Amino acid sequence: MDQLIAKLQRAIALSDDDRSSLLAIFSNTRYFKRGRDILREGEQPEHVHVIIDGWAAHRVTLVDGSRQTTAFLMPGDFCNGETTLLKRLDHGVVALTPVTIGTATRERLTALLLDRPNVAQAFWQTTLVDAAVLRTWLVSIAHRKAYQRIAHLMCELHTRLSCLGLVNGSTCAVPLTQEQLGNALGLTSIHVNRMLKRLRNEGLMDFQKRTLTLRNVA
Amino acid sequence: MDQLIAKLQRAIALSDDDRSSLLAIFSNTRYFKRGRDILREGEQPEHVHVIIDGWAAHRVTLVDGSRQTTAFLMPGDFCNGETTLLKRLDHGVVALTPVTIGTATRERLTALLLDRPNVAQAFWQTTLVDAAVLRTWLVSIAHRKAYQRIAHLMCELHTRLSCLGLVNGSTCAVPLTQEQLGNALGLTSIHVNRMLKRLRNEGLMDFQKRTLTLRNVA
DNA sequence: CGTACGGTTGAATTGGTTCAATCGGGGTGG
DNA sequence: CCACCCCGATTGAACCAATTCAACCGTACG
Repeated sequence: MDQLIAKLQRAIALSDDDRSSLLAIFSNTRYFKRGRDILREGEQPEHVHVIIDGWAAHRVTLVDGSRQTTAFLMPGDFCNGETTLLKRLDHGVVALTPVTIGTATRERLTALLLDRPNVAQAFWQTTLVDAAVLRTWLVSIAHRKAYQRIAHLMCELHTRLSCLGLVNGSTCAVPLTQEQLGNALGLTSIHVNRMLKRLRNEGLMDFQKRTLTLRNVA
Repeated sequence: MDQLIAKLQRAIALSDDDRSSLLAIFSNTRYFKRGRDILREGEQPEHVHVIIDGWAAHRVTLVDGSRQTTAFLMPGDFCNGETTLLKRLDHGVVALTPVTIGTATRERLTALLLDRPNVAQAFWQTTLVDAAVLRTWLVSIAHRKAYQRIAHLMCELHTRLSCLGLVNGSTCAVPLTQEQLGNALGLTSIHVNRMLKRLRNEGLMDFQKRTLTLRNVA
């Protein structure tokens, strides 16, 4: 929850009251094992979820069974902030690691947002930032070659983790398999592997055993 | 403007007051020739723009000079709704046809949104819908082959135009060059050309002289 | 009348996938 | 405690989709 509050405050100042009512609303927590569905595509969830601990991902499943990840979620991110307004989910949410989430009912959250316009603004802002990130992904997938696409994503993750204080020097924990990276980048895990090897050989970054080390910010 | 109001009302009911204050705020109009920049990347616009007539596109320019289109804008769409909150544009907006836009100052719009929470909700909703469309683009580019990607985009455009009442049977005007399609789809105009030809030969759709005809909804 | 832009076509090249096989480590059950 | 298994990482070779380069056509427009 601290992560969420910190993120909102980076957008807009919040009063003590704002903070405590957010904490109150999201007081319920749930736990998911790695690989479990937190929310399923097409669902109409009664609750809004925030990641407290662990990683999750937005993913869309195609008719042919292949999966596309459209966002990585870290502590402080909403699983389904949009369902405050939109009823139906166009994507599922899966736990990539063991995950703890805070939940709030739609009604209570909506009431809070109507009651406290600056919190509502901060919420809106987070969805706009998410949309901006989505745009960078789109650009990356459409126009960059695999090699630079991977480098770009790794830099993004590094930056986000550093905002959360989860970076140790140039090293951070990135609990993703090569297959999950591939799902996000629109590549085969095999090709991801080859490109990671190349990045390693060229001394730019090292990603092994779920640990990422940037050797050069390019 | 009618298009915008209609779109907002599809989300949430608006009162006569809501409608007239929207009209009042966006009363200023501007005109742009085809190919002109409506907004440039990195700008901090003082106004918020709505398309009244014509088509425009969100586009991002990469270091290597290539361009990626991240959204097509039609009457009723915001060029930069997000700048109500975010100061800086992460993308430019270009006129794809001659375009008429309505403009409102950030201050007046912000005041309106604080004053009328249901208008604010409707606004938020439109950004969420835009984000959902962005997700479908991402999925399309990452996982579909050029052939189906083009078909998918054409169907999307057809659907959106039909919401605006701009479809005539299965035919509609789509004022895009093959190059612009390529920019949106992450393909070469040459390849777009070949795939359009194939779609035509297989009798699925016909796109020529900026006119799109769907022969089969697949 | 010439020019410029968008569309069309062909041939060579390349980035990425597919299929297939192997390897290593961590967890589980006997 | 060991054998086994499963998942993720790794590597090679054949194959395919899309790009690149290059040339040519039609037409709208100054």
